Amino acid sequence: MSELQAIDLTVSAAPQVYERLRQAILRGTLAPGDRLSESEVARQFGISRQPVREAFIHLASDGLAEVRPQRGTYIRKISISAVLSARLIREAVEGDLIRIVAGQADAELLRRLDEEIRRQRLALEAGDSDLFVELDDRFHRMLADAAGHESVWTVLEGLKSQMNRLRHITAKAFDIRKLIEQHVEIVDGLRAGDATRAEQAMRRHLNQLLDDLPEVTRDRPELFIP
Amino acid sequence: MSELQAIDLTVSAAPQVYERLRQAILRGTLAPGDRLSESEVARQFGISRQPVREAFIHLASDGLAEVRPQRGTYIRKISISAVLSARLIREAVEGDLIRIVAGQADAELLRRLDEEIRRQRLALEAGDSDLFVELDDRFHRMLADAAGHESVWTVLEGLKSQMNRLRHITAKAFDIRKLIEQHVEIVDGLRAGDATRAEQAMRRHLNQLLDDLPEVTRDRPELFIP
DNA sequence: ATATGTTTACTTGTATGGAAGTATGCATTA
DNA sequence: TAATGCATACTTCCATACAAGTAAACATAT
Repeated sequence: MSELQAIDLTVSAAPQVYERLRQAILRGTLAPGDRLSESEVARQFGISRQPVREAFIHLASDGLAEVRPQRGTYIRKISISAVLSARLIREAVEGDLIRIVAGQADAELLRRLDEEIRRQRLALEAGDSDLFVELDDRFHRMLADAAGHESVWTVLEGLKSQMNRLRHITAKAFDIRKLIEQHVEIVDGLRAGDATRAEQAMRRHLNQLLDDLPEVTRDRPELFIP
Repeated sequence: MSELQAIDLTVSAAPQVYERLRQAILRGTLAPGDRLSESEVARQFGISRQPVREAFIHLASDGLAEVRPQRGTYIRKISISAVLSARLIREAVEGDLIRIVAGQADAELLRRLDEEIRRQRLALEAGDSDLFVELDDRFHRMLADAAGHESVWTVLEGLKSQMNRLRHITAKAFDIRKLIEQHVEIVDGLRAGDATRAEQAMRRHLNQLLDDLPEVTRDRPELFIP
C-alpha cells in the first residue's frame, strides 16, 4: 500500500485511523481478502501500533474486518447472505416508511425529491457512479427523514454499507438509469398520494439488487463468501 | 462493584471482558449512567488496562457505552428514539417474515411453536421474567429461521438488545400474560394459513411496546434520554 | 460570602517491549 | 524425490510507563 496522508495529531488517532480504513474498505481501495498489519499501517500513519489495533477492533465489530489471533487481520469478504439480509430488511422498513410519507407529502418535499432526481441524472450523464451512490443514499435518507424517523436511517445506514461495498467494487454492473426511473416511480406514487402504489414502487426498486447480484458474484467470485 | 469471577487466561482476555460487561449492561446490573474505569475494571478481573480498554471500544460501537476522553467511560442511557426505531424496524421486518412463514408452515413447526408457548406460560407461573425474555427471544428467532432468513435475525438481535435492556430494568411494567396471548394469535394465524391475519397479529404484538413505554419512562426518567 | 487560582488525584490516549502462537523457507533425513 | 525438523520472521496479545486532559477539593484574595 502507498503512503497515506498524515493524521491530525491534535485529536485522538484511533478514531481517525478507523474512519480512514473504513472509507477505504467501502470504496474498495482495500479489497475483500486483503491483509492488514498493525505494524505496517502504524508505520504508514506515523503512529504506534496501539491506536491502529483499536481501529482494527472497531472494524471487526462492524463486520468489515476479521482479526485472526497470531495470524493477521483481513478485510472481510462480502457475505452474500449478509447482503441479502440487508436487502430484505431495507425492503420491509422502507416499504413501511414510504407509506407514512405518502400520507403527509407536501409540495415542498416533492420539489426537493424532484431536485434530487435531477442531480442523479446529471451524475449519470457525467458517468460518475461514485457520486450516484452518494446521491442515492441522500434520496433514501430524505424519505426516512420525511417519515419522521431519522434515527431509523442510522440503523439502515450500517446495512447499506455492506451493499455499497458491492456497488463500488462492481459499479458497472448496475444500470443506474433503471434505478433513477424507479426513483421517479416512487415519487410519482407520493405525488398521487397513493400509499400502496408508492410502497410497491419502493419494493420493486429494492428488489432490483436480486436481479443484479448473480452476475456480479459470478464475475468476481473471489470477493464473496456465501 | 463487587469482585468478579476471574476470567479464563488460556484464551484472549478482551473478548471475555466484553461479553461479561455486555451481559451486565443488558441485565441492568450495570445501569444507565453508571461510570466505568479502565483501571478499576482491570483490577477486578486481575488483568491490565489494555484488554479492558478494547472491550470498552467494542461496547461503544454497540451503542451500549460511551467513552469520553480524559473524563471517563459511561453506560449509555437508553435512547428512547433508538428503542422506537428498533421497534419500527422489527415490526416491518417480522411482519414480512411471518407472511413468508404463513405460506409454508408445516405441522412440525406449529408443534414446536405451541411447545414454546407452553414454556412461556410456565415461566409466567414461576414469575421468572428473565426466563420469559429469553424464551420470547427464542420464539421470534424460531419464526425468522422458519422463514429461511436466519441471518436476518442476527441483525434484529442487535436491535432487540436495546429493547431487552428496557425490559430487564423494568420487568414488572410489562404484562407477560398479554404478550403470550399475542404469541398465540400469531400461531393461530399461521395454523389457518392466513398470511394477512398472522401479519396483523405480529404487528399488534410489536406495537404493544408503544403502550407500555410512556409509563416506564415516567417512572424512571433518569434511565433515559430522548 | 463569593470568586479565583492552585494543587492533586483521577481519567483516557499513546508508545514500547516482550510473550506466545503461526507460517514459511531451508536443511536434513529416509 | 518426498517427508520431516528446525530456524526465522512474522503476527496478534498483553503489561507497563508515561503523556495530557479533566474535575473537584481547597486555599487564598477580594
